[in-house]
Amino acid sequence: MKLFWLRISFIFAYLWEEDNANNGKKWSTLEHKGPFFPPEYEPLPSNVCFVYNGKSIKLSLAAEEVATFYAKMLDHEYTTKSVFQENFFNDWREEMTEEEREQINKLSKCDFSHMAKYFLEKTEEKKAMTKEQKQVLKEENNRLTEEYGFCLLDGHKEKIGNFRVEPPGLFRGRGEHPKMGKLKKRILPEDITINCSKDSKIPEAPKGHRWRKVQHDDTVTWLASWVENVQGNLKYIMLNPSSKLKGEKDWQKYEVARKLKLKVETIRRLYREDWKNREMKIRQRGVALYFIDKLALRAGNEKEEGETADTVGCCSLRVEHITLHEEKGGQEFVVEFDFLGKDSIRYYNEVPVESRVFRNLKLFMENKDPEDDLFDRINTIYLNKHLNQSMPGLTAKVFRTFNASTTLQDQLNKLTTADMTLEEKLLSYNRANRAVAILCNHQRAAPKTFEKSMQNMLDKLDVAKMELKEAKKEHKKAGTERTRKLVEKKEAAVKRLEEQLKKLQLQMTDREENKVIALGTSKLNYLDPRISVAWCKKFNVPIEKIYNKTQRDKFAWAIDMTEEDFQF
DNA sequence: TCATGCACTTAGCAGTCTTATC
DNA sequence: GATAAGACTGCTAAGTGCATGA
Repeated sequence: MKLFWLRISFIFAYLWEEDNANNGKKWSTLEHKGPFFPPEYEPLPSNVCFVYNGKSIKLSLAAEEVATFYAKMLDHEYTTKSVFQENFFNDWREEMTEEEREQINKLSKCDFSHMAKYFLEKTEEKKAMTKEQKQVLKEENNRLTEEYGFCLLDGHKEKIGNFRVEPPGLFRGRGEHPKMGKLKKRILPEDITINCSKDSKIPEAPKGHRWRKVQHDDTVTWLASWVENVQGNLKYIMLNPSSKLKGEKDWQKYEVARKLKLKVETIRRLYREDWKNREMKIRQRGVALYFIDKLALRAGNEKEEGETADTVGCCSLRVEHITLHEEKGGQEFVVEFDFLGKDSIRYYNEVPVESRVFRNLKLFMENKDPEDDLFDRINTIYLNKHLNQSMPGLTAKVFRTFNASTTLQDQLNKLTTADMTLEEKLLSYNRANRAVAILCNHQRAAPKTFEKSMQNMLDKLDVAKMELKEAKKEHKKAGTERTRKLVEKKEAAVKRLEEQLKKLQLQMTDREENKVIALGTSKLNYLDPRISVAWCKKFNVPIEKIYNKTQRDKFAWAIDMTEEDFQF
């Protein structure tokens, strides 16, 4: 297997260098069945009604379907937001008949509760299905996946990531999204572009329909696409991360980050020089790069105002997002960051910076309003062009990968020793992973049952402690009776309980530290898997303890090729 | 040079499946 | 076998960055 990857690695390195010469060709043959469509709308039974102003109304099919989208979300916080309500109501009215439109003109008079109750019952029914019924559904699902979930790429069967067309519904943006609640329309085959090879079996459109277009573009990796109506974005059917194509791309990403490791000191020297430059633009570039490097901030592309939630990255930071403190918490030159990043996740950080950076920031903020751009002379395109001159292939996002992987490697080296138990090693790993997640600001809502499950663990801990005490007492007693067998038994029990206790305590520590931090994102997207694989080999940790099945599939390339002495 | 479109990666959430515990 | 907790997975939104064309 190793030989296989070495060979692939050689071929791949070659292909990669030759990518341009190859005109960006991604495959030679591509065959698939096309996407799978969600089921047709199933009308509500006649006894389930929509009530308006106290009167029950039978809605037209189109209006009823959209009403059910809202009814299904009734217990969600979304539906309490006025933007959501307004967008939904406007779009809903567009689906209504003339007559319905005339009749229904205030959302506050609409009563969706009967519909909501009906769907709740449906969910309960589904839950209460027998094992056999559930098995039938599962098998049907497996059959679908078998039929639609794979494609043939260059003769190899590859798993598709998302083979289903997104069903219609209400758009749920993140944060204060101006388009939340808008109707995501049903996608028809007539909206879909199919991409496959010319000589392959062209997927058949569902009966009575035809594709918007069938194309044979071997420079892209997607199988099908359509334009979504809410934001006008393209959506794609693409390969699963376990596919060769995606794996190679992933590998390439980490190789670029490793290259940066060799160059980063030079780049740092250069941007520090920039802080002193006469030109404002160069100074801004230097400080922005410093933030991207030191804090692993995202690049911060420009966004169309009013079309999406108001979020920023480095280049799009505004004056209002930072506060300068000559002194804070006993430290000099502290920059306080407070802004919403990707997915409207808050980034808050107090960072001591070098005096020259501090002075520059003051300068950038002079005579500006809070809503003005902090770095008004630069943007991500300019920044990336500059970075590319320092190192081919280098862009702002590479710093995040580099920073994350370097942190994991350093932390693992620091935190693990060979004499640790498996549990201690795993805690070390999670701590290293956590350091990265904190750096990248990967947050999650604390699990809803967190407090309760923590209490359960505390109770368990108490029980374990008590049992241990009891066992020790027994042990002592047995010892005086000089019955060897009993002594041994009790000793074993004491040992077992002590181990259990220790395990439980470690688990709890891990859980508490992890409360609002999401480890998965960095693990999946930023940490070179070879670091983890090598660590597992070196410290005798089964790889299954670090990566689950999906992750092992995604990182198959790394698992096969990595030796225990690999360092990022 | 700039705007725009396209392709692809990164992201958190929520529903589902699995496992542990009684 | 039931139940609850936790892990996993799928979904789809929201980023990045490159290409293209005026």
